[in-house]
Amino acid sequence: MPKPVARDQRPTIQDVAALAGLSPSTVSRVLSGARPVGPDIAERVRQAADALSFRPNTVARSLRTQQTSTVGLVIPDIINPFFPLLVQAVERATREHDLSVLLVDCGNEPERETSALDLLLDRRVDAIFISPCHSTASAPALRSASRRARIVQIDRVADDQLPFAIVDQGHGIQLLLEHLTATGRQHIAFIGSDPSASTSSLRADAFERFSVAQNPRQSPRVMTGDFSGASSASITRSLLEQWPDTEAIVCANDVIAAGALLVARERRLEGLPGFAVTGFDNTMVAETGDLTSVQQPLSELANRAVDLFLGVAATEPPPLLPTLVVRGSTGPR
Amino acid sequence: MPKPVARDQRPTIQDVAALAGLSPSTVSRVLSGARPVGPDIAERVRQAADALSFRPNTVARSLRTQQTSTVGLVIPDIINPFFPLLVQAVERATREHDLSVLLVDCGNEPERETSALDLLLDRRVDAIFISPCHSTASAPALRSASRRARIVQIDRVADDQLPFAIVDQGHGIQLLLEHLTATGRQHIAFIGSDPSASTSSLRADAFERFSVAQNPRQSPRVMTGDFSGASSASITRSLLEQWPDTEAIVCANDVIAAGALLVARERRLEGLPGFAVTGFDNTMVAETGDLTSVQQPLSELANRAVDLFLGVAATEPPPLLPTLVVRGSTGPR
DNA sequence: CTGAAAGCGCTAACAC
DNA sequence: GTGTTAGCGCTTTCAG
Repeated sequence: MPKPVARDQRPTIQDVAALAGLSPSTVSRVLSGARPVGPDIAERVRQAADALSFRPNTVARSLRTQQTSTVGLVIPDIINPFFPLLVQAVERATREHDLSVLLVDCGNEPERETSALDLLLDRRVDAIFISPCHSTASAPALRSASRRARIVQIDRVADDQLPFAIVDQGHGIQLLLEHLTATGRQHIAFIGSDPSASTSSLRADAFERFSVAQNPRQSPRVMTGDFSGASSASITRSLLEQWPDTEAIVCANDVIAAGALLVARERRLEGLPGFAVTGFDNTMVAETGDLTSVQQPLSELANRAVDLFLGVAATEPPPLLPTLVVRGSTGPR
Repeated sequence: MPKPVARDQRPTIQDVAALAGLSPSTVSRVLSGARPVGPDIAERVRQAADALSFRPNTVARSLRTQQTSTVGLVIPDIINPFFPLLVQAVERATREHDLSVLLVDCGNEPERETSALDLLLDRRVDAIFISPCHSTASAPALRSASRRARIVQIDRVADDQLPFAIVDQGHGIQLLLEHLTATGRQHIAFIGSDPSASTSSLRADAFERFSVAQNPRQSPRVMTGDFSGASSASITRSLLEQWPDTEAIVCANDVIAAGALLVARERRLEGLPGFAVTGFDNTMVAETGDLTSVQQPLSELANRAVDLFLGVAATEPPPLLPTLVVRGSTGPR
């Protein structure tokens, strides 16, 4: 257990007050700028404060003010390369409001997600930003946590009665399909990922919708894999066996796309010129793998989550729109 | 500013005590298991506690005990795909000791790193785990923070007088070179990354050392790029121009390797059979890019950091050894 | 504009 | 084994 490592005692606001010959309240007011204070007095306080190199104890402050200036961020899996991007965006957005981030990765397990919520509530975070790992299993815990702290769903949603900040997944798929047909691909297939993530199922739904709309005579070519790169390769192989005339594969995320691209590359040797593969999320994997992908507006997403928390944005505005990033994986050959 | 959203009042330990007809201290003792308590009494407390669905306020507890059960984790850049792996490992290791993680990403800027340390100290974290973004610029802030809290450097080090948990970078390079020569590559080049990260310079140094040892007549072929994928492609091109008979490129990380591999793939069309590229860190990028890479033992690394913090490991044990992960990028053609 | 005093919710001495 | 009391370090009424 974290034993209390004996460090040098740190000065308190009382010490500063004593040194400056003033009362603790005055010192507090100067340091937090809560109320007007005589300029000369303010100066004396500041002198004393940094003579002692005083730093306020935020734990005590939190107890008194009932605010921790902390948001909990619960994510499904930091290894999924989308989430580092989200974490970064949330970190930036919250930093601007002097909020810190307490991060919990639930490893895609709803039970751990539930205990993460409890943990964060016990720590009295001001808000919890959560990307629910499961579209149904996550809902009850969310609902109950929402009675104790402000909950904002970010990116994924499990309970549409609770606040959320999201990106229009369908629009992303639409951009991809338009790009692919504009570059001459007719027979387009889709490899989905675990549909228990709300974003995954929205992407799959959108594919079916737009696919039917663009090409009514062809029934949607859809397969579903799990998140690992290895599985996506084998799924790609069976997909190409089942529909050998496929000219493009839209994948539910960049990792799956990378696996598909590996297979496509093998096959190109056997004659599949102009074959295209697309990813989703525009992660580092898309960058390094030269994958066409869809970029979500993450700063805006994070800002919106913060606004929702602050009560600046009262109702849910329409979802944010993602953009297309074209790279070599959909280039002509 | 985070305004105090009015939520329902949460019960305190006093409420539980009142309901159970006992004193607050007794309740506290039962809930924290600090001291022996009559079994019947304990039961009464538990009943009352979950009748009110009481949850202890950890902020108050922290103020009283002077421990926050929190570690700060400061990383250079979460977009660098190595760091999500590190964050995950630290999260796991700390969770086992009921510690939470306050994450700060300093975006490779030493000044932000410094303010991150202040922030975490103000929050009275029990320890700070840090992967210093700069091998020299990070040192002073680290040193001064170490007077106020336990600092443990993890993965990278800026001040070798302060505790650190590290992996033997040189051994990783050695494994790669042995593998490459064993598979018949003679002329091997290296593309390094920003040497201000301690790990980067250690990898570069090791390359030069082992390269000279293995092939004394050939002077080391070394170039240095920055972290972006785009730059690594152009560096690879100039490298291949300068040393056209190069058969393998060892890269300081997976991202650079992915860029190099793209170029190698173009060139293969122009006749470079059996060309090999290797990465480092075995990130998602290596997985998706079919890159041979070096895997660092991250769980052990994180555990060691925790042990160092707890004082279980007093002195620095020898660095941990990484392992080789062979994939297609070094396969025969 | 400044000071005195109370109290956030918990735990740790100290009594009994 | 249990209760009483004080206090962690800060902010905030309330007086002046």
